[in-house]
Amino acid sequence: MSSPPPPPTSTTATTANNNYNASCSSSSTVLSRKCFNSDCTDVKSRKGWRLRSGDFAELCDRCASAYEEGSFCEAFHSRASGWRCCESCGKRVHCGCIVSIQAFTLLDAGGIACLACARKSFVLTSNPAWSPLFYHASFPERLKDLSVKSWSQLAGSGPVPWRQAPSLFNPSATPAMQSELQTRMPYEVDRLNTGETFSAPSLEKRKVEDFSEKFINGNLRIRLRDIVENGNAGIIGEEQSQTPSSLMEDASAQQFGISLPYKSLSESNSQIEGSVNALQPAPPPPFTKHFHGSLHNGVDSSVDGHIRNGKPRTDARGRSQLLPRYWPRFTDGELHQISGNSNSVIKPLFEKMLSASDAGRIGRLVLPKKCAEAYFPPISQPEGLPLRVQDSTGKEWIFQFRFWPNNNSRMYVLEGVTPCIQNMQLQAGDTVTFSRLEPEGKLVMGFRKATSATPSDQDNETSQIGNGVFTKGDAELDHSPWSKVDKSGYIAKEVLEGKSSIRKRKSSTLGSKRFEFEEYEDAPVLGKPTIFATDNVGQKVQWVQCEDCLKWRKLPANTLLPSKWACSSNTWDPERSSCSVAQELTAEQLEYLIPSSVVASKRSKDARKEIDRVEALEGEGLDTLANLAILGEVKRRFKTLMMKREKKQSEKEAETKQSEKEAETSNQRRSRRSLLLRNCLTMNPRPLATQGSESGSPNKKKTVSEGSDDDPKRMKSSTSPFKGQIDLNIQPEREDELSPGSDSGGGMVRMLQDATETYLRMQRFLSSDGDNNPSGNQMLSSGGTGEKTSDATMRGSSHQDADKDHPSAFFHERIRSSYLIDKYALNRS
DNA sequence: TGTCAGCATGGTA
DNA sequence: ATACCATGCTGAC
Repeated sequence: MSSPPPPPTSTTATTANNNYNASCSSSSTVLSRKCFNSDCTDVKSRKGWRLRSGDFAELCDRCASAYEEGSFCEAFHSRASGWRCCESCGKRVHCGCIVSIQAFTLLDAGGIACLACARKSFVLTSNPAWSPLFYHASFPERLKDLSVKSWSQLAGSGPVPWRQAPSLFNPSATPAMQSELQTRMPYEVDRLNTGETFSAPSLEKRKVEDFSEKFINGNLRIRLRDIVENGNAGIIGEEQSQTPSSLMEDASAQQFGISLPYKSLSESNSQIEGSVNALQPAPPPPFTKHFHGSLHNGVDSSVDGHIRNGKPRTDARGRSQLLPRYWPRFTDGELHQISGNSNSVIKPLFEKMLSASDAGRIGRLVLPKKCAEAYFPPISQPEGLPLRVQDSTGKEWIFQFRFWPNNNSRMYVLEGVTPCIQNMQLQAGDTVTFSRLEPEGKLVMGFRKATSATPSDQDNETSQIGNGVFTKGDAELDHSPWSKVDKSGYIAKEVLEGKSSIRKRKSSTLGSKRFEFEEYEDAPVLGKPTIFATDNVGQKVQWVQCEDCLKWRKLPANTLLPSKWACSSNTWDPERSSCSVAQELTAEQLEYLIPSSVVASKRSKDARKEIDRVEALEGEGLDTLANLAILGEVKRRFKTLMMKREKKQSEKEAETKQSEKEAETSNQRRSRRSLLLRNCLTMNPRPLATQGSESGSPNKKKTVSEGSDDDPKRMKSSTSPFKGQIDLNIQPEREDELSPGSDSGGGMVRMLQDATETYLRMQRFLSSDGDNNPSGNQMLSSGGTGEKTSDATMRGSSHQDADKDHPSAFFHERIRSSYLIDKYALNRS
């Protein structure tokens, strides 16, 4: 950067400084009331950007104003390094600090573009139909558009270097990720994590999937965190119109079964307010975001599918090829409520519309293979793993995540979902969503009622759940853009992809079931999202934002708009049919239009209602019943397996007698069985990092080959607290040791009883202990968020830790052992 | 006979 | 042609 930086504009801090870093570091512990800005001696009073620690830089009014106005860097960092010129307009942009980190975008050809220019180059050619997809209420306008455009280009128009977008999203990486992101593009990070290397052509080939993958894998997640917790996270508001996202949050909650009681919503919202206010208001319509399976690599991939297992667990391609119908479509509200805990980042994983089979009595939810492999723990055995999932009310469920061999592939299912689905009152056509709270690593299961698409149903839903911006009967409800925009956004995306996805989806995914049409029948297609409100004379109106100037114009509430709308189309108000005409609303009024505080208050109250409602519905007894149901299922399964095993064992014994005549062959078999059994018994406690390689190729032969009779480490690696109950010295030749009543632990039945008691005790403990998850594991663990296991290794402990921590996991450990014995017996026969 | 677990089949992308 | 996945089918209980 050759040009000298502009002079400071702040009257408070007249001396530019190079001590920003020092300022940052010293600020990590803000003990005084002094402004975060080390060059300022005023008293802090407002929140600024988000710090790596997760806190906020607390600034004095003036510094905060400078920050909000986007002049902070000019004021305080003018002599710092990192100033560059926009390749387009030449405007100086600071690219070297956390404050300005989102004020520019990196250009493919090198150099940077300020967001205004980037926006022009991207947005003006963008298909506005995309807007709903990523239009984040609290995204700075520029970023919203950029994200939209970048995404739409990539996802909808063939090969586009994805790099043009990621820079928009990586800057606000969470603390642990930021440094890495600042030095590596997400794609590189991704590749680092996956260990993959790609040539440029291969990169091109990956186009859509690649970007979506990056986009969702880490970056957007990061953004969401900032959005949720910070509101802007260092975004310099150059243009007008930012808005709190809270308006849509309520509404989204209406139709999305999310209301986590982690913390006071008002509290969390206050955080949003604190920084959202930093942005000039301009309420974008509430939209649904699409997390295209994606955003899964980048930094987060290290947390998710990579580091978690110590090595790449899933074919990145597989992850990136999630079908659009599984792309999670979360609204801000959904995300916010899921991540109600300020320390939690919600990472949308995927969603699935329930099929008749899924919602049926069988209790098996078929999981999309790619999703299962990408987001759930690796399983190498068909019986899979118990999976602990928290629902939208904070209640935890235990499902059996497993697969069936199918052709040469697998069919993944979640078993035991019936209680949960019934609890959520879901049916075929409804959608369940899976996301993950981080750093807790908890799996969170939400839902979206298909019937919310219809006004009447939506109304009912609103009434039922009892929260939201709009009250039941409110005329705006019928026009509430939340669900509709959600759906239209979904539709829009697929249309852009050149697929008649709506019909395809209906026919392919759901056949010709009635609910297929329920979901979309009332959804507007590609309509311009607007904000409905009542003006000062009590008339229903809607506010729409001009595509070109971004000014908000008031239109009659019943007006249907095309997806692209500009001031020139404002035939309802000719005086404001030009972009040159000032916006009718002041920023302040816009803020009032979406009064975050009111929303927060209301939301908090409504969230409380929802919690109360759920609690009233469930009662403590239902908790127990649910647990018992889960346990019952485990028992049943155990019983079945036991019976099978006994039968096969008897057959095997007969065979063994015969085979003993063949001494040489017999010895070989014993050796094999010994290997298998020891591997079975030691597989669970092994660190996932070890298991990861195994899970990556679920090949039983590999399991056998990995084992070794003379591998004492394998045996010693067992750390399960229940391990003591398992005779690790069991000799395969004496399989009766595992049979009921004859094993060294007093019999499988007794073990089952013991484990049942332990399980119930633990359930009681968990119930009384609130939501404490010592392992922070999303899998079946002792469950909760008590201790943060933010490091990926801990999260990566996955089901091994879970197994050892949970009695039902113990069941499965036993089951798995017996199952494998069965399998082996079958293989032998 | 009903339920369940697991596999097979066939439609769809 | 292939993989995915919804669901049908079958055997066991």
